[in-house]
Amino acid sequence: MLDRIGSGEWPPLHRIPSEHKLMATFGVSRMTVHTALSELARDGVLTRVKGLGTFVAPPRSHMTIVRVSDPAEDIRQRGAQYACDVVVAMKRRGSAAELASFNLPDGSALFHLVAVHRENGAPVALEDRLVNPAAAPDFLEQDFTSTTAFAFLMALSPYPEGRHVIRAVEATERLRTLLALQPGEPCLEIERTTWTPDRVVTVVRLFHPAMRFELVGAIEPR
Amino acid sequence: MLDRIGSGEWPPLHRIPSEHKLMATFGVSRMTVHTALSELARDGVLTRVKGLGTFVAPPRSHMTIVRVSDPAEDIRQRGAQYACDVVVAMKRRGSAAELASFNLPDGSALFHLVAVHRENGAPVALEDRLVNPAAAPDFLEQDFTSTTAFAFLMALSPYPEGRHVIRAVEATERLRTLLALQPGEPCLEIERTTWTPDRVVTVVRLFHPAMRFELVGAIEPR
DNA sequence: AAGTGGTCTAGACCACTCA
DNA sequence: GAGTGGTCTAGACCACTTC
Repeated sequence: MLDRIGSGEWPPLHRIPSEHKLMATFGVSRMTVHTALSELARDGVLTRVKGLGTFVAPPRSHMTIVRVSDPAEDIRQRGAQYACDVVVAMKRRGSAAELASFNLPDGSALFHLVAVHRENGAPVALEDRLVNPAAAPDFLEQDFTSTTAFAFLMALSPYPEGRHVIRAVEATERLRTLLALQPGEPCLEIERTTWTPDRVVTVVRLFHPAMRFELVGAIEPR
Repeated sequence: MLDRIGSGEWPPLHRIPSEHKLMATFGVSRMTVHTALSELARDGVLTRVKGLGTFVAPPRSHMTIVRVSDPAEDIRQRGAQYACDVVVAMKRRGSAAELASFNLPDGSALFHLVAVHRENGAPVALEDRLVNPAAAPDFLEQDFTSTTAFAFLMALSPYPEGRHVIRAVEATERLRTLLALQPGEPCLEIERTTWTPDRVVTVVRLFHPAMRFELVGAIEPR
């Protein structure tokens, strides 16, 4: 069936034969046809409507899937040496804007971590993280040079939902110093908010030196 | 089953009961159990190994899915006015590096398009695109102010595969001018290579002003 | 050899769409 | 009312893993 779509024999929006007809065409049972069609529909190649039929999906817009994981893991996987400097690790009162993103009342406290991740000594990421104390009460007792905040929080809330924003930012004086940036070198910023059904767990901003970092992803169906 | 995983009754890496046991537990047929488990495996919640068993997937690294579509569509969808200036549209001999990314022999010709996309008059993207003439012989005859190159190529090769690289870049003099950048403002660059089973179709680099553009995505299973 | 998941069959009932 | 896809059943054979 993929061949027929790829060859243009079944163009976008074309209605393909019904399950019963495909049974006869391919000489298999209806469950087999159905499973195959359902998988293609799940992959975004087909669109199925009960009572109506199965259609070749319209040309999809590109989706890129970017994996964002633990900086420490990434670095070690590349066979490089990982190190981490903790710049700030404290409990403090959140600003109004910060608390709004956690849906917490005014005056609540947040944990604040700032850390620099290094690959073979060179800084590759500045992590600026806020954590909801309710989600990880003993967050500050961790030794972040051995376990990253990412790994610690993932162990507590293994299946979070969340949202990313990726943008380019001009380097501030602080970023220039902490990330050892070249003059004029900007940063790639990834802001990530993660939550469980109960609460917002953490809001983290990762700043990466433009010249030493890029996000790679595949274009995928869907 | 999702409840049991979410509640921690089945922690990450836990081996869950076999299909036969789940048949009995839930009082359904094996096909039903199998379909449910396969779907969860496809969603990245479970890992299945033939002959071994079914396991709760380890905490997943975050995957962000970023939709990258036609700049014109995005802008119109926001209710803004779209316009496009074509800066360069020509056929020329490709450099060695360019031809290498197309897997074309030395000396081959490529189409080269440079265009500025505007939202309500303000430039939001500089498109620098190379196109394989074999994939779109009449590319240069298009009126890119009415149909974007993206839309045109998607119509010719509706189901491409591809690869993205996202990075932050310092603005060059040319970018500063064409995108009307603020002094010191960097760009977010999205480089996208798309191919069909036959050939590399196009390599495009989109430069976005840092202050007027960000990529938003959801953290998803898988 | 026993247990696992992968795949398939031939039939069934249902909810839905459209004429 | 005819045709569509959604879901389920009870059984089967296979390839693979582990003991």
